[in-house]
Amino acid sequence: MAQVKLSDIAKELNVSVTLVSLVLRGKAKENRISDKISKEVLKKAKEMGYQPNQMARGLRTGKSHIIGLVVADISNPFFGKIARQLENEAWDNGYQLMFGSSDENPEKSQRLIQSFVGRSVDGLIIAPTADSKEQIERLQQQKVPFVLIDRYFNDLKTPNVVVDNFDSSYEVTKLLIQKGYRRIAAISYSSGLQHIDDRVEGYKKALEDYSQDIDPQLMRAVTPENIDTDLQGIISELLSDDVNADAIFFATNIIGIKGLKILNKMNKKIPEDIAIASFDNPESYALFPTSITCIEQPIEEIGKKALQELLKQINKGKEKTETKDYVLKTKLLVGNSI
Amino acid sequence: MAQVKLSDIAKELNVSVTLVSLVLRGKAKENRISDKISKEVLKKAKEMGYQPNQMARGLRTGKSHIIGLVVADISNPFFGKIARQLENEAWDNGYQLMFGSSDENPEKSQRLIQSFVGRSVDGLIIAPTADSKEQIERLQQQKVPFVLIDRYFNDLKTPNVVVDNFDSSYEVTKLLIQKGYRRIAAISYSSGLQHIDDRVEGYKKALEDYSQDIDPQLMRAVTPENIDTDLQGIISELLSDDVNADAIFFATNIIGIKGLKILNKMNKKIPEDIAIASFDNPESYALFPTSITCIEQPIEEIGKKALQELLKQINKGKEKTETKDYVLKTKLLVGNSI
DNA sequence: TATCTTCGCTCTATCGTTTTAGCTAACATT
DNA sequence: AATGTTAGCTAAAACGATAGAGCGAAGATA
Repeated sequence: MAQVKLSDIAKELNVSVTLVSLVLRGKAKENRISDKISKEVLKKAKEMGYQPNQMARGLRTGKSHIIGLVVADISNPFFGKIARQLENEAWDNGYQLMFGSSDENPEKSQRLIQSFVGRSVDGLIIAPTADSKEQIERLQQQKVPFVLIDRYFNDLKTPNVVVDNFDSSYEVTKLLIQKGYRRIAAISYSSGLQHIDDRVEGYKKALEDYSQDIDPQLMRAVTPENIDTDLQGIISELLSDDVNADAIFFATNIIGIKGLKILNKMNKKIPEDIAIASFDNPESYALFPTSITCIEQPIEEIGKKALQELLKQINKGKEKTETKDYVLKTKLLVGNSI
Repeated sequence: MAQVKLSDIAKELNVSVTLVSLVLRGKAKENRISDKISKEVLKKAKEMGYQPNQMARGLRTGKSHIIGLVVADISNPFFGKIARQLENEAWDNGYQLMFGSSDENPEKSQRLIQSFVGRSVDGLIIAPTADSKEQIERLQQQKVPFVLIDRYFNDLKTPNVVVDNFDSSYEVTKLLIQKGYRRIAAISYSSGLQHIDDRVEGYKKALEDYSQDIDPQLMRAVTPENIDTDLQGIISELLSDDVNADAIFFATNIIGIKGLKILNKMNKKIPEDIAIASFDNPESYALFPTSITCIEQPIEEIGKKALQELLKQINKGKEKTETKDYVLKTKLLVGNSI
């Protein structure tokens, strides 16, 4: 059973396709279509189960009412939650989402973005990978509306919705110092991601400000690809008598979850054997016996703001859009892990 | 900068649009386009950064190369992981995904499905909610290719990719009995979802087969909407002297995670105070100090199979497709929680 | 009665592709 | 020299919607 189209309805009622189109789009009044015919059309359309063909409509109007979402990995709960928030907000505004996972790989990201552009998405929400600056610049040239989330490029003027990574890390590190920890380690990604670097910088700044030594042995990084193998070794080293860390700051949820898993397996007591703090507050942490001190991101707000900002851009059309930068505040949740 | 189109390339090279189209789709040889012109077209297209307009192409060919995914909630890690698997498999076959979350709400599910159909998706992967049987039947009438995952309707002949819910629950319950537990509770959803019912049935059958009483006080259910409030009360009751459960079987990952969270808060020792088993093996469980006995679903396989089956349907076109039913095996992971 | 408005609708072009059919020039065949 | 083939391309019609211009009849105005 083929989809019913405007012309099918028109034929049934012996009216023009245009009339049907106008009525169904609610433009009957302003085009002085009689109420009688209007009602008939509406009725018939419902009866026949008419669903507008969005490809045809999109081709004609140039709007797809689709938003493309590029994240590192949709199965990462952080991005999953953001996706969900975006979805809700988009749906309420008549949009739907397509998504793609970049795996922090710039080539993949590029393919995804260009594919979305080819599909004439009306806009993009992107959590950009490292080394994807050119892609974003190209997008700007192409005048495709987009908003960056979670990450950003500090030498690129783009609309971003991010959190105050530096300050948050600074605060949690400061707290650790105040609690008396003196060998505070940090484990981050060595991936060239600005927002991760910011987190590390915040950590370092706090150490400096409170006259702590910055020991390279304590500042460690894993690569996203080898995290599973890397992390085990790093944590062992940090806990060795040689390095002797008394606290670890995990710079992301993934690192945190995997890190805690490892500590669990090593039967380490927290905070007795080692204190823990983490960026992000994934649901998993609630299952850990000790409540984890963490920096909770306002995920709902990120999604909401990002979509609102994107819609603003989309609706402004060709007018110049001053690009707003949203730096949202995180929440420091102090648990028993420190 | 408007997107470059076929006619732009054609104009530049003084050839017809048809020729450009043929060349770019690799149909040059069979249409005996000269190598010389072919190369020129390819070069020019690259130079101008041509990206086919998928809406136009889709309108003409009737194929969108989009697959619609309807799940209960994309931010549920179970569905997030499935989504990811589907994405990979889809991408390798030239497809991309749109998604929508139904929140177990049939109206929302209906809106989503019809919206996807209106977008001319080439197929749908659906984790159907309760009371959505009519929607699925309608889909069948509309001859839209689709595959159901995770859930199914036992009186509807559809292509499904599910796990052996009954057997898995039976096995884990049997194991609990064999370990000596005599007051085994089960907490499930009261949502009319067949697969959840199957899990409960498996649990009951094991109790029967091993001559255990089936105590209604031990068979509890929460509603998806009120899970947070419901669960706390139910667990308290189960642990009361009155009911005196010695083991709890959580029927889903959501219930399990929230349940463990509550037990953590109540400072219950597992398995000393209460033994625990669960359907699903979310990553969170790894952070729980006691390894959880659980039924692990082959998520990768579900995604892969579902997409392959869908592609089969899509490619068969109008031919009759015998609908295969895939019932995948789960893995019983025995932990220290029992 | 002739002209002007308004009403209620229709005609036609268009969006960027793909697809079918066909056209022209060059060459081969008899 | 007339005819048939083939190579190499092009023209035109879709796909299903939207948008702008237009058109005939009825009522209003002079």
